[in-house]
Amino acid sequence: MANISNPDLPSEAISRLLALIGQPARIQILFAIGEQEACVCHLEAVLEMRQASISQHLMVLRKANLVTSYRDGRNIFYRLTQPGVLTLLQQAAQLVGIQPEALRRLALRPVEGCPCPQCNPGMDPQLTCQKARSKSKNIS
Amino acid sequence: MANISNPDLPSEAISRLLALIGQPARIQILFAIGEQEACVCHLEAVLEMRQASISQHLMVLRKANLVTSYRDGRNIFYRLTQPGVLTLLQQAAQLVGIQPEALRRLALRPVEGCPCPQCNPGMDPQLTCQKARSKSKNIS
DNA sequence: TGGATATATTCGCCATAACGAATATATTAT
DNA sequence: ATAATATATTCGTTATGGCGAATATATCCA
Repeated sequence: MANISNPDLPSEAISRLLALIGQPARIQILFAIGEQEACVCHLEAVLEMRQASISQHLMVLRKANLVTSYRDGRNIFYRLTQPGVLTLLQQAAQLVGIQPEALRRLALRPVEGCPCPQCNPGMDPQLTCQKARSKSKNIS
Repeated sequence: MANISNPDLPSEAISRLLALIGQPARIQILFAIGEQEACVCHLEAVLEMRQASISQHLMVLRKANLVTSYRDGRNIFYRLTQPGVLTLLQQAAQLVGIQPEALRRLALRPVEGCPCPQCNPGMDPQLTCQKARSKSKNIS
């Protein structure tokens, strides 16, 4: 997976970029982190895909320098490296006749059922991004 | 190859468009016909690919409604259905750091060695789009 | 330190699509 | 009508990439 800014033929460089993001899961990811960075746990809630699949897509995007990540505790947050990618996607969406509102839904927060910190402002950070945490301790 | 404007998930519709044009030959074709329509013979000169391959790509683009064609004599001319596709490609080019001049070269005419009518204004239309026409008749 | 959890990575399978070769179709010239 | 030519289509092979399963790594908590 060559880096996007390889100095070869223009058509090949453009091709790599488009082929890279020309996939439903990646497009959803890019929209989801486009306006605001997101942790993987948020992407799981949005994409409704298995975590491993999402990480695979993130790896591809990362190696292509389209996204960068940083760790915060157990969570890893992703954001766009070049915001222009979002513009590109928006224009593609317009070309295929997608309504702007439908696009906004892809970036909207909070996402219901998402346990990530950004979708749950004010929640104890210790409790975010936890799937089906056992509450047995509080039961007795 | 589903039509681009299928009413399914936004990310899938966008994906189809991007995957469709995310290929060097198609990108070259779209740039070549972006500003001005072109016949297949011109595309052969520009892409330096075999005719059958070019026609295959054209067929894909046609079925996706990205280009339309009309016949003029023996030649068939192609043009963009939605000019916005060109804008999309230009923006993608900018994202990968391609200089505008390099882009312009992809649409520039005349192309040297191209026998198409547009690359040879004033030439007898009967003689355009003819590869290695036998001149044996004139030899004796 | 050990266990739980969030995320990453590797591997093998499978489908899709690009490509080359061959051939078909439509138009013009003789 | 026949030949020549511009373009289209079909077919079979092959390669690329996405996906599921399994596993690894890193961090936090007790």
